[in-house]
Amino acid sequence: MKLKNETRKDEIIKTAAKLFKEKGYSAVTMRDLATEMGMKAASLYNHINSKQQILKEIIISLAEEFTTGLQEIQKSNKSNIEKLRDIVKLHVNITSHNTYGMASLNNDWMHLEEKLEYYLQLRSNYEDEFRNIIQQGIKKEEIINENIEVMLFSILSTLRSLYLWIPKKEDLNPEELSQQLSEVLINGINKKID
Amino acid sequence: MKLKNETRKDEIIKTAAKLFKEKGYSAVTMRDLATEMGMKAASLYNHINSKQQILKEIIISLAEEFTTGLQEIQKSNKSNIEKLRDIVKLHVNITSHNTYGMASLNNDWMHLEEKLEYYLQLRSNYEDEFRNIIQQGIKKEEIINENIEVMLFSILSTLRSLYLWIPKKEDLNPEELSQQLSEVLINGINKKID
DNA sequence: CAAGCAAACTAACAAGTGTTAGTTTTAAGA
DNA sequence: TCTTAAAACTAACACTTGTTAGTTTGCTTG
Repeated sequence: MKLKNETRKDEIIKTAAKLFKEKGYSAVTMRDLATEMGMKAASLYNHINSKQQILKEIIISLAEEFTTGLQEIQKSNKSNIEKLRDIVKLHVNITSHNTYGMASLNNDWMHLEEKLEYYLQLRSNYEDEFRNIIQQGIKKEEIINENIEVMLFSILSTLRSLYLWIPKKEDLNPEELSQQLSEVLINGINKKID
Repeated sequence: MKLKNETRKDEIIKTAAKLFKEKGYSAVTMRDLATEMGMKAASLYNHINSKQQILKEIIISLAEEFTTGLQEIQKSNKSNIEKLRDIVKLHVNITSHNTYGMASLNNDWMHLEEKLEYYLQLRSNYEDEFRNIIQQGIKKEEIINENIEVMLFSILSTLRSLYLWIPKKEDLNPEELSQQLSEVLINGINKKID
């Protein structure tokens, strides 16, 4: 019964993500989405259960991708600075192949209903693990002993905003971008006199 | 005719900004806003012309504040690194006294109607001036000769996300925050071995 | 060709939207 | 106390919202 290819549903979700990025979840109507899909609003319901479900699928799958990605990084026994570089790569990679979805993750999570609490849990755990890496880095004297929250906020804000910039800089491939971004985030922009 | 104190209108705009931050412009109804103000929706129209006008006033005044702030910084003959520190201060200060409005500026600008083009112009000019400072900094050998767009993006993303973090870190006053943030953005988090 | 079924359609719904018109309340100044 | 104007109210509007029910279309398989 549920063994079909589901490609039509996927198309709808992808198209929805694109529209959500442009106008936000609340401003996109099922009729907007249907028009973009070349069909009538009621027909969407042959493939999806509700508007809410679309949002949920977009956001939760991405949030879980980040969670498992970070767990993977945590497992390794690289230095903490190396782990940070891997986190940058994780964000660049996930964002590169789903810039639309990342907009919803960042801006429309508050419109999740049943899954809101779960999302907030994932997010909070992610930040805790991230904070841990910085903390360990300070302890091991790889990272400067400054305000952890400021460092966490600064790096994470940049990574969370990637969805806004990656589409505009298509000349930069994910490899290069990760490399250069890590450099800037870790070493700053200041020219040291040496 | 227009010489009154306008405090009621200001209250409405402030309350609207708060709600817009929580749910986004589109998801906030005039009835939500009225309830929060302790009145009926129709009564709001004794003070404002439309929902759209509220958004416009929130966003445009902030955008202009940034524009004039940056122009002021540009006028000085400080080093480019010092100018960057001033930009950080500018963002921290404006965001500190209007975190709600900053959410709209970042997330709801696309719902501006007549003023959309003007907003985009201000924003684009701001980015150009910011880019110029980095460019000059590279030329004068104050800033590393790396990808300008990556540095611009990285710093600006952090500054634009401040509205999300400042309310959660009330223990950090604007002075301290600006100082520490500048340090991290300019010098990175890497512990140099010296 | 016939049957079956996924996926489109039309029509309609109940609820909610921004906003207007017209009326009543409130409070300050004469 | 009376007047006046600001600011609240009630009622209603035309339109849009997400979603459901029931029907038709068109492909795939026997």
